Amino acid sequence: MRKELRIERKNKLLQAAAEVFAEKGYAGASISDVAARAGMGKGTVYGYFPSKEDLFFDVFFWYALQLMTDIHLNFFNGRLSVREACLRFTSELVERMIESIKMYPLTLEFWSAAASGGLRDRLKQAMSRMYCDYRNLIGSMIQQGIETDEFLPETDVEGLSAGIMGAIDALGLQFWMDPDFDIRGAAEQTMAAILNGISVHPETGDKG
Amino acid sequence: MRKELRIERKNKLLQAAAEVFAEKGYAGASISDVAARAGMGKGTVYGYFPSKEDLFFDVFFWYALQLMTDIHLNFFNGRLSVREACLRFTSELVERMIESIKMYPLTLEFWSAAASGGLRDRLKQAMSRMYCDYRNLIGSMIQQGIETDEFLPETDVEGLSAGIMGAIDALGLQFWMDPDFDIRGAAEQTMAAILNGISVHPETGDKG
Amino acid sequence: MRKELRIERKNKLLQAAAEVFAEKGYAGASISDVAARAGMGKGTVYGYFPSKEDLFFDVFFWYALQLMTDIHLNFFNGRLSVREACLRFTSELVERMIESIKMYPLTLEFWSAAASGGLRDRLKQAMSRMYCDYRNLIGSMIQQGIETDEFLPETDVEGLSAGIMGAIDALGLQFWMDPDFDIRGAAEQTMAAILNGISVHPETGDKG
Amino acid sequence: MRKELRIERKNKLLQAAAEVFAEKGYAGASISDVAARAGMGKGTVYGYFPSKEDLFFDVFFWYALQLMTDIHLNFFNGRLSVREACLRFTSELVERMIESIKMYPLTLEFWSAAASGGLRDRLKQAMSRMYCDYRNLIGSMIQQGIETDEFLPETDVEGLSAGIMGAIDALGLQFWMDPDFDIRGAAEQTMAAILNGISVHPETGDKG
DNA sequence: TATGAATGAGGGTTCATTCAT
DNA sequence: TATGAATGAACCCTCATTCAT
Repeated sequence: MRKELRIERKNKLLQAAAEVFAEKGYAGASISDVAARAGMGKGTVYGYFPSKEDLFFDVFFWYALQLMTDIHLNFFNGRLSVREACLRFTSELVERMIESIKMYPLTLEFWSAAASGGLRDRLKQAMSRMYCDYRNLIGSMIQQGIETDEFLPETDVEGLSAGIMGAIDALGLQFWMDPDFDIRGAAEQTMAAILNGISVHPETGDKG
Repeated sequence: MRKELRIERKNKLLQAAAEVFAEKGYAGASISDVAARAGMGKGTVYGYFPSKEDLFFDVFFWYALQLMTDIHLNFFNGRLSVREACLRFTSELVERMIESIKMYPLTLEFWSAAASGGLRDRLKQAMSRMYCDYRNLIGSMIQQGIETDEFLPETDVEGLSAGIMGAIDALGLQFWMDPDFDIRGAAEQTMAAILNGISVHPETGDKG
Repeated sequence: MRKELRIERKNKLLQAAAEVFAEKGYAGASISDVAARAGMGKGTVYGYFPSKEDLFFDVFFWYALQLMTDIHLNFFNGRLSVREACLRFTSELVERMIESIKMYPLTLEFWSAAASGGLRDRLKQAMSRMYCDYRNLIGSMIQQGIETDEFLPETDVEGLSAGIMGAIDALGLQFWMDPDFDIRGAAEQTMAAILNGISVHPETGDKG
Repeated sequence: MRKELRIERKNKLLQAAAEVFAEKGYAGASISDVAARAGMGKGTVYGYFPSKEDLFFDVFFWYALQLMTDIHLNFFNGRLSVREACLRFTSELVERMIESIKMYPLTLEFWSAAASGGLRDRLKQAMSRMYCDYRNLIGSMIQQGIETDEFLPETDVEGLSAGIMGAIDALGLQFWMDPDFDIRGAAEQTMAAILNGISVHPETGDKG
């Protein structure tokens, strides 16, 4: 069927574009680069995406969806205490970051593109929503912890979700800048502190 | 020519460049734009900076120095408990972010430029160092807390510093994306949770 | 794309470039000028030549090859005494110069470019070789004259070839500077003197 | 006296300009380069020459005058046979070329500038006159040879002068291109052939 | 539909020239 | 008068986009 081939080629282009944008940045990447990486002709790209900007925008959604799907697929299939679930979740995010640290620059490009240029508004809004989704993911877990009396009732779900999400995100940045940075340890310790801070019965610090 | 005048003009250019780069991004900003913003001729810029890249790089240091100086000037002049000092410090950072949120895109540009392009290595290294400095700032406070028995002795100073620094940073990002985001609350709550988590005598959650 | 069309357009560009460089000089000619002269867009030029320097370099070879080909085609097809062959040859060169005197400035540009700038070494070497080829052309004729006992056996083939080649070349320069300059006469007389000077049986001066 | 200082500085500028133009070519040389080489400020140049073009034009005359003066000073002070005088003269020219081969590119720049650009007409005319002067120098010697019955009466003075002058000139070019080129031998042999060719009593070829 | 040659707008950079000191 | 900072015109080159094949 025609449709399938078209979708396949579109995905190939998105993958190629994601890689090239990650390596060279949005401005530094040319449509030629992307087409070549995808093994197609330059003009063909325009049969799938109306402009470089649109391609980049679509890469954002394609990439964000991949991440989210991975997380859902890999994570929500166990029965754990809320505390453990939180740790599992953040640790999952961190592992994903480590795996795909080569693609981290792509995220930086998204942010940069959300700050200026023709995609600014569209991208800013989309990223804002994406961040919300992640915050809500964490938020719902914290909320659950409150409801099960694991966490203190006065806990500020929204604020803390944002803080946790932000910490994980920014640890990725630091890991990207310095591969020697102990991202696993930092994430674990930060989460442990936070969870202790909001737990009704904090764990003892000694990990043995 | 008077040395002062040269310095004055150089600063004017740095200021103008910072603004233009923040508004249009590195790629979208032209030297003409910067020169016009500074009220000078295009060629004049090249009397102060050898290239657009160098200008951008210098803007980074100039901007980073400003931030650091501000923080040092505004912060280190009181006698507080370590816990309060930490809160004061992060709150200070947050206020600074709110004040200069218009310039937040500049930071995104720095990151993006550290990811690819001719400045990559130089910038990546410089940003890594800058992050280290900030982490050490927080780290030294936590260390002090441990030594004064305010914080648990088993606290992982390095990891937590990174987590705190990252959280604050990323909260800025969320605030920039969404001006309605309660960055002050999120920062405060996150810090409160963390500090509680590592405190020998956690505060009660009720703030009244 | 058809190979022929590409070659055709490349030749059109070389022709246009040769003309523009001849008229405005290398530094004074812009790629825009060349493109316009060839009836193409500015960017198209870069599809055929990677840079202005390379274009100029290729023009040199293209032009030199044209000259050499013309000479071979037009000259080597008769049975003449060596003396007459020499005269025919130089006269041929002179006629060619007169015909294409409008392009003489191009040669001056080649020399100038061989003296400084990014093409210096490449061009200097290439021109040196080209001069050698021409000298050898004349040299082989003189050598033949020696072998047929038309010319004195002690004749210095190398030195004389260079002298003859140089004289013809420089007469072109004088003709270019002053269109009233009798280049045919000067070439003929100079050659006559030289050939007489090395002939075993010099001709009488009166040509009637 | 003021006037002398001014003249001194002007000469220093001319010397510096000649060197820089020889090294970098007209287009490649900047006024800054010249000023720096002369140990002056950039603006000062404009106190002596109204424009870069004028400076270059003046360099031409200054340089041409130097050459001509040298030749007059060094040459016209002996009593020789016309034949010997001719050989002395050309050998003198050749020695001068060898001495100052480093400056040969300057001549190429003059030619190139005479071919196009704002100086074209002025320079072309000036160079044409200069060539005439040299031709007349040789021409007067040949004429003298005719009058003293050393040379054949039917000799074409004008044409031959041009040929000789051109040959010497072009041998310089070949020597510049290839330092291994035996310019002395080539000049000597070429002149010997020519002089034999027009002599009433040609010398025997064997030089012993 | 796939291709890549053609296009020209756009921008970083150089440098001759001016002018305030 | 000497200086060099300031200026902006000019140009090489890139690359997103179009379109004929």
